Amino acid sequence: MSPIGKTQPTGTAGLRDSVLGRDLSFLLARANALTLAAANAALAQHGLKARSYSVLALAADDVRPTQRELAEFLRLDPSQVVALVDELEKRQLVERRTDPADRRANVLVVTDTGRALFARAQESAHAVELGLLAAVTPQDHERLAELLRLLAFPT
Amino acid sequence: MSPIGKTQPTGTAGLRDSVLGRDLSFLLARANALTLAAANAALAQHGLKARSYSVLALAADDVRPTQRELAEFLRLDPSQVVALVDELEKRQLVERRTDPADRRANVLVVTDTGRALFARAQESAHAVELGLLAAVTPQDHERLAELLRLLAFPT
DNA sequence: TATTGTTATACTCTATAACTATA
DNA sequence: TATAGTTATAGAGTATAACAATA
Repeated sequence: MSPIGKTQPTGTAGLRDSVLGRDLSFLLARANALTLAAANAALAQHGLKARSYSVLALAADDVRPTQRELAEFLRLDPSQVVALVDELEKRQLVERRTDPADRRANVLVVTDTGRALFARAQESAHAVELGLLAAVTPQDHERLAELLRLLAFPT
Repeated sequence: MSPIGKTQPTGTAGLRDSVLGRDLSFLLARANALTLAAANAALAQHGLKARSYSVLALAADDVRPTQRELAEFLRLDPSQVVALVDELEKRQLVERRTDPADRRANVLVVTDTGRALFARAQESAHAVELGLLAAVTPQDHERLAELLRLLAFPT
């Protein structure tokens, strides 16, 4: 039936030229799905997932974020942050400290072991990212990050 | 405590300059989350979500994809495609036709009403996408799509 | 009154395994 | 023996509402 002989295993190749294959939202979703899967696989050896890695990363920075800030930044519900911090705190990677300025708020502080684990996890994450970006030149890598930043943080 | 007076409502701004704020995987995830939410909101008026919109889009193209191809292309489990197609078929937007070449496979064909609905939904989706890309120039829009394609379809 | 963190709950999404019919 | 579609089910992820402590 199809004019072109089906030499491909599954025949997905043809779909890339469809309308959807040019749709930015779809490309974003698919790129994210692949990246997330690869990241989770690489982080598993450290007992982390993309979510917990992100929380640990922000704690390891000396930003001292409150849980509310984490929720907003990571686009998570505050109740989800509770579970993530619970897990990291149980593993003694981070600590909750009540903010003296606002005693309702918890500020996240990384522990020494947390910082050490993050350093190792970051290496794994970075290696995976480089693998995914194999087809992208280094300057385009930065260009892509800039463009994504515009989408991720609309003023 | 913080050196900078907290003039911002929540203080998320500082987190953007963190390590994570420069991480491509994170930017991808956040950009995707915002885009997906906006797309779903816009598609709701047509009784669609990003998922069902994608399936309808591929059916509306004359690619005649099998469900297996849809699953692979959309990174969904074949069982999820069943549910999506069930819903679209119940609304008479698409039809399942058994592929004469391989009678195990179902080929998706769009109906006239399906095509009409897709045209309207596509307009909504496109309008939303333009809104999200307000800070991106048209040529950068295309550049972003190209770079995302490299990530979304690794050879 | 409003907000932070928390708990509980329900809902959606995702992943897995088993089954059928075709190949 | 393998593959396409289907079904059922359990797990992960997400969203919502209500509550205690603090502002």
